[in-house]
Amino acid sequence: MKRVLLGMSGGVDSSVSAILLQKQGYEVIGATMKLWCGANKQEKEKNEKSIQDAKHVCEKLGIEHYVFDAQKEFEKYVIDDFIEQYKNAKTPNPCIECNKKIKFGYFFDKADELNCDYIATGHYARIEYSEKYNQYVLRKSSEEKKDQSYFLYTIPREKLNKIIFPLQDFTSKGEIRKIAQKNNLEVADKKDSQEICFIPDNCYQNFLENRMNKQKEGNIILRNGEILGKHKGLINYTIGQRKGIGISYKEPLYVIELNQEKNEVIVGSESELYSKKLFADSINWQIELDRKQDLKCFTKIRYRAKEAEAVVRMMKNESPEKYKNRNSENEILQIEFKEPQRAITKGQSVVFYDENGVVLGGGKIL
RNA sequence: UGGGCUGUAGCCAAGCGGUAAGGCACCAGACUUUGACUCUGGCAUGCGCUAGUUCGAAUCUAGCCAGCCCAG
Repeated sequence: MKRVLLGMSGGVDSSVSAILLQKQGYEVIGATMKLWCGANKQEKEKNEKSIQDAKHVCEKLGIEHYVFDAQKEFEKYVIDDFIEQYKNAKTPNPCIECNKKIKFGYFFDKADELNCDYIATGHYARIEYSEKYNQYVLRKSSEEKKDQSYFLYTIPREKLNKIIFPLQDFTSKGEIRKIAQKNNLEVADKKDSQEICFIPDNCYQNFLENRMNKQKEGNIILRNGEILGKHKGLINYTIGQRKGIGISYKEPLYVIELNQEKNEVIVGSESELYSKKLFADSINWQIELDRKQDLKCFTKIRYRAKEAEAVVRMMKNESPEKYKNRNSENEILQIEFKEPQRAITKGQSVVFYDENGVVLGGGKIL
């Protein structure tokens, strides 16, 4: 019997995943990762409750349940990176980092230790063998609204055949809740999670201020240099942001650029947000491709964005000046869109898909 | 002191005799395994003050007050 280590958050999706894996005849081992202890008593209790929820589901199903303390790793790879990115006037996506290092990094190591053949999670995405690419591929979920493939592009391609997403054939979250109800799981009606998991009050600014030097005020200016007001520190702003700028103008103002050297926030009208080109590094390819050729594909520049047609080009010998002096291993791509994209933001990820929703790869926007 | 201009919500601002646009901010929701964006709803019985003209005044008139500019 094949052994599967299932990551269980204590939520509906991962709980139902346990049931489905059992039905499919796997030997299932449940595991919950302790990632973040919580900043106060309330949060601590909530985290503790999630672990207990997962444990109860395992008891009910008669499977083993482990708790892995990954707080150190989480701090080092996810939280520190999060802070570092903001220090550089970028806008990170911690879930991407967490998937890369923790859920499909650290967790894989644990699976090896426990002699498991596979790992599984409750993510909304598909993994299947592709004749076209002659390998296992990651593909968009059938439940398009919940699709999370965007967050998973960092999974190394050689690991794809060791991952199971038990929810991959479902086309609606409702069905999954029904299964939970039928099986009398207490977590059947638990709310979907959202927001950054280590910032439950959804105020990342407070979190950063507690862990960084005091933010320096600076000017908020228009493209033409006209000073409109003061900002409260660059960490409070991201490209495309409209709210919280605090300036009155004849039309809505959006953040169009953060200038770290001059400590300036540059604002402008909505039309100034659109751009046709971006550069990306930290690339992970999930499909082996001839990279000398331009790649026509569909791209997403943020979670919940509609994918856009684009051409991806290698930049190895023609990198713009400011991107030189890099490790030669660290390839840089140029992505050119057919239609201008709104609010391309440094630090966010760009993910490439083919016409069938197969993830080809992705990288971080420079 | 004389001449000119301005005074509308916390801020910016439209209106120019027919019963207070819009933007920012704020509040409440929706959406959301990142940050943003987006969407819905709320937000001036009142237009510097006082009197007057009028069926009707933020809009016209007079006086007063405040701020700004120019002149001396």
